[in-house]
Amino acid sequence: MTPSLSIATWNVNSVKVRLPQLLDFLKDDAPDILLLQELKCQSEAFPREEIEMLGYNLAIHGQKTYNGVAILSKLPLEDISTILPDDPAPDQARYIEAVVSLPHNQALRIASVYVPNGQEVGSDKFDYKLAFMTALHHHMEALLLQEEMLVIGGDYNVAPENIDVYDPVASAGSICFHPLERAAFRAMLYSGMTDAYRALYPDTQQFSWWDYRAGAFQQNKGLRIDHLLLSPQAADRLENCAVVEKMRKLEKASDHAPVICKFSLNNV
DNA sequence: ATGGTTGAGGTTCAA
Repeated sequence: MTPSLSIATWNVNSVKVRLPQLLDFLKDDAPDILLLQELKCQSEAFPREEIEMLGYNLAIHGQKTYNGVAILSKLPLEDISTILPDDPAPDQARYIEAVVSLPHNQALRIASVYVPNGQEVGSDKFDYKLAFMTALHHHMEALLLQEEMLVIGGDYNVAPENIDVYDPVASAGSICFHPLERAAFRAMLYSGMTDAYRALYPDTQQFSWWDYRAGAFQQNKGLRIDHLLLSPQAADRLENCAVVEKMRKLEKASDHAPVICKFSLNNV
């Protein structure tokens, strides 16, 4: 059997409300590592026991009401950090990083990120979003120098290209598709990160988020804003990637579906 | 009137 490792990312929009679905996802799809965003609870209130029962180690960075990120991993987590250098608002829980030890003394660095939504183009929150993306980009560049397997997954709140939005004409210049946001995302790719889904499927339109309002999901009016970005060492081992759309179809669904990818660990 | 919906925590804000 070929050794492999699966990594998923999911903005759950409240881990408490989504707990039954989260447990089902962990049982059915069994990712080795799951990156969560929008916990919307403090770290102490995170439902640790139910998830640990399924064999996961946890790294949690929560806060009251908003934001909150976590890493769930079947392999032990080391060097856990919630510091994003030059984070414009470090009081907001939007970043967590850890190191996973793989067989044969190899290391995998993993991070869960929740990029600010930005609310409205030109607003203070939009400037904050761009500043956060710049900080994330610079941190990626620093981590890339380590030349290790690196996976930074999360809700980037940016649809990179026309194919990633349901109506590129109507969406032109609007939040999550503004040229400045797309340029900030592209800068991460130019630095050497690979967009896992798009690398495997250059011409497939596949969204990861659909608005709760106006029957957007039923009409497939969505955006692809949840991404797994890979260092070259990780990209070389990428085997497949998919959006788990069934989770968006459920009653009381998150507005985001998980994105999952699989890596070969042959000859690591 | 930017409508429409969800979640947290309240009688509104963020997404």
